[in-house]
Amino acid sequence: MRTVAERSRKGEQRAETIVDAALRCLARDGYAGTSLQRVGDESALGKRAVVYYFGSRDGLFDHVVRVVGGRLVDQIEQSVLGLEEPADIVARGFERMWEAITSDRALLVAWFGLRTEAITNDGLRPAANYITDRMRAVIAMLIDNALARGRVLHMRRPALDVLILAGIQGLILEYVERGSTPDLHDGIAEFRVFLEGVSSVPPGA
Amino acid sequence: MRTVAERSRKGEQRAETIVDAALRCLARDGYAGTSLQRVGDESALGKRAVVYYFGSRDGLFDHVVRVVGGRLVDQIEQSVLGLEEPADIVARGFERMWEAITSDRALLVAWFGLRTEAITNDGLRPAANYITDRMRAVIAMLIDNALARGRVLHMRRPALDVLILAGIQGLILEYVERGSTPDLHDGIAEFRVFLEGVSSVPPGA
Amino acid sequence: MRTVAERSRKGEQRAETIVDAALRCLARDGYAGTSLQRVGDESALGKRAVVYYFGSRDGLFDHVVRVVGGRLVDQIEQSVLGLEEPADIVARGFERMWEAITSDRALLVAWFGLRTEAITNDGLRPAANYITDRMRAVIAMLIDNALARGRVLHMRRPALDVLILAGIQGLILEYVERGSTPDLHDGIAEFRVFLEGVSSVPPGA
Amino acid sequence: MRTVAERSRKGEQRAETIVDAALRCLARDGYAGTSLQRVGDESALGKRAVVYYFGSRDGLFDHVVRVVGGRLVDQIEQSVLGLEEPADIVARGFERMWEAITSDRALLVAWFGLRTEAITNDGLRPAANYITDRMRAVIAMLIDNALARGRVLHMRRPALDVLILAGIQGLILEYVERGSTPDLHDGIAEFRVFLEGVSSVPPGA
DNA sequence: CATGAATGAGCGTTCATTCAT
DNA sequence: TATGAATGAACGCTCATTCAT
Repeated sequence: MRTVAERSRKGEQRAETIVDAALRCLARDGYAGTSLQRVGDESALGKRAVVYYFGSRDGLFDHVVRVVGGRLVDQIEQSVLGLEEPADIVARGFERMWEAITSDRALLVAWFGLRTEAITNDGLRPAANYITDRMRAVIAMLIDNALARGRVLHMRRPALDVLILAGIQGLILEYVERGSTPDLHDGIAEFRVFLEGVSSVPPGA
Repeated sequence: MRTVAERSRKGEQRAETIVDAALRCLARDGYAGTSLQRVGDESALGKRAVVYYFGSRDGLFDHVVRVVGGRLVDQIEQSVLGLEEPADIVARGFERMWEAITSDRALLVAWFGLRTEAITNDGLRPAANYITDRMRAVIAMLIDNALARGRVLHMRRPALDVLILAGIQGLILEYVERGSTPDLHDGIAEFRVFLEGVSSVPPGA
Repeated sequence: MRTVAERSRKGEQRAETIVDAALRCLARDGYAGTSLQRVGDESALGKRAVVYYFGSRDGLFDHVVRVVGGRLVDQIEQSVLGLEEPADIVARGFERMWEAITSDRALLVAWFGLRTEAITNDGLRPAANYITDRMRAVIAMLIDNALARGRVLHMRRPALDVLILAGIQGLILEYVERGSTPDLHDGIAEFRVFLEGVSSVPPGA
Repeated sequence: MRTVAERSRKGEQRAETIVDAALRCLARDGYAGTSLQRVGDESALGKRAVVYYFGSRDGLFDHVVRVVGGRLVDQIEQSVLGLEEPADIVARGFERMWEAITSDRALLVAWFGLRTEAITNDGLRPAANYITDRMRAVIAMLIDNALARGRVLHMRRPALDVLILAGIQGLILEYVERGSTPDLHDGIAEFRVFLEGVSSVPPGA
């Protein structure tokens, strides 16, 4: 069963309909509660169509991870693209990234559920890793941009990579669990301050 | 049927056996893959005993969250207790806390899986919240200690609470997904540096 | 396990409490839906007490049939006792009997459910037959009374027995299923008319 | 899953096989004792097939009530169809009706069990009512025929409807519980006499 | 290309009952 | 006499999947 029936126009549309339905189910019922039956009902195309287009339950989720995670990363990429001014890259960049991240809570919940499932589910891991790697790449790109503009880091590069990703993911978890509280916003603001201080323009430049 | 056990000696032992089996299952198979059948087999007491002692699958998980999460927080509390020297509280404190956290990967994976499930599963939320609140309390206690010894914060208190919890959880997620890499250790070290800089002893003290 | 723990005061009271609870369950949930668990909950004495006092589920129902059916027949007997005037026996007698029958719908539903179950359940049959026989005896007594006062029947005696019992039971079924409708009342009135005409005082008496 | 079958040839046959098996189980074990397992075994198609074709246990019984009850009413209808002579309608009509009713005791027991269950089981009521209504319709038709042929009633019409139905059902209950005794036959004969007397051809006709 | 039909395995839960004081 | 502890069996149902067209 090929990953997706890439063929017909109709096929593509239907596959997308199913993925969207699966996303809603994941956000509502979690991974454990999202059965083929439910996705079939939610999409109004029937359980059978889901199996037809994605081969199996894991096949569906593999696809969903890529699509859902891909959308998330795309939004993040879009949000930080075209920031030219050096100062903006950390200051505005992070602000816009957070807006992008929290623009669709369902997406976030679905993505987080699948990521966690991937820890204990070998079948899901490749897809989950693919997305996390894209995420890392976006962060790496932002740091590269800053470096290219003459800023220097005050910590070893890999440590910064890890710290940014961990910080963002920790904040996302907080957001997903408790919503958008004032305290969370303060925390984010301070995280941005930290990020600003992590690099600087050397005196002689 | 609320947690029948806790009565006889034997009952207590058996309930604990089951909780440990459930923990292993959760770490190996995740929440979705942890059925009563599997827990019953893993504990060698049979599915029926699991239901008898915990009333239902959700009843079991509620209990497991509290026990598993409780152990985690206990370990963390133990690790930071008895740190008297002001400087230690952030420097040594965090180091020891991290050691405690990562001393049992299975515990961590099980806890993370249940936490994520709690996002979309109302029945699990109370237990999950109870543990997260205890975690917050430990962090708050650490900060209180630092303040009591004359240190002053360079950011608003709630923001720091959020940032520490988010940082730790983000790092845990990184650890759970990719294991204990050198980069992760560097990141943790830098996080500790950040925590040290977040407060200071005022000049006149 | 003796039919009932006939011993202590308390034991008797508790057994009665349980029978009443079982009656409510039967009227609400039917025979299939009335489990020991539910009776134990309804009586607030716990499942275990039910088993203790009645030995088993069938033991309970055997007892309930006798008590419940007994109450019904008692009420019917009471209602027709002390009717001395010949004319009353059929006219007033049937009216009062119907009032007695319909005075407690729950009793009726429970009794009917157990009777039907007894058709396919050997364990219940003796008790059910015992009650039906008492019912027949009441009807026989009424007819005997009428005959003793000089009336003569216009049909063979056994046929009348059957017809009265069938009529009453058919009307009860109608009542249980559709409630106390005007049509039902008309039917009952006509049944009484039929009963009045079934015997008469011979001209020379 | 609403009565999936009715599609393929094979499906229709299998559904019918299952219904027949269910009927045998109901007549032998009663409603409470008729589990999916038992029906699956009895039909030799397995429990799973039963669920597949009828969606659920209640779905099966809903279907069975309609089929079983339908057969009963069909037999009754057949038995009284084509009676043209006015006198026959009550005299022969009732005789033949009774023959039809008692031609299949299992059918009768199954139907009675389901009817009784319907009193306390909301899910079964619609189907049970549907059949009872058909039964009423047959009786009404018979009375209409008599009236159309010039006979006049000696009691109000609705009362007669109720009385006939109650009489038949009471006699059926007697038959189901005690079998075909001479006394029952006498009772039936007298019931027929009563029915004959309930209407008459007016003198001037 | 797409879908109805069908199924085996396993789910979580509840049953009536027995054991051991 | 009374009751907690414990259990095997079966319950109705849903799962992901394959077959056959």
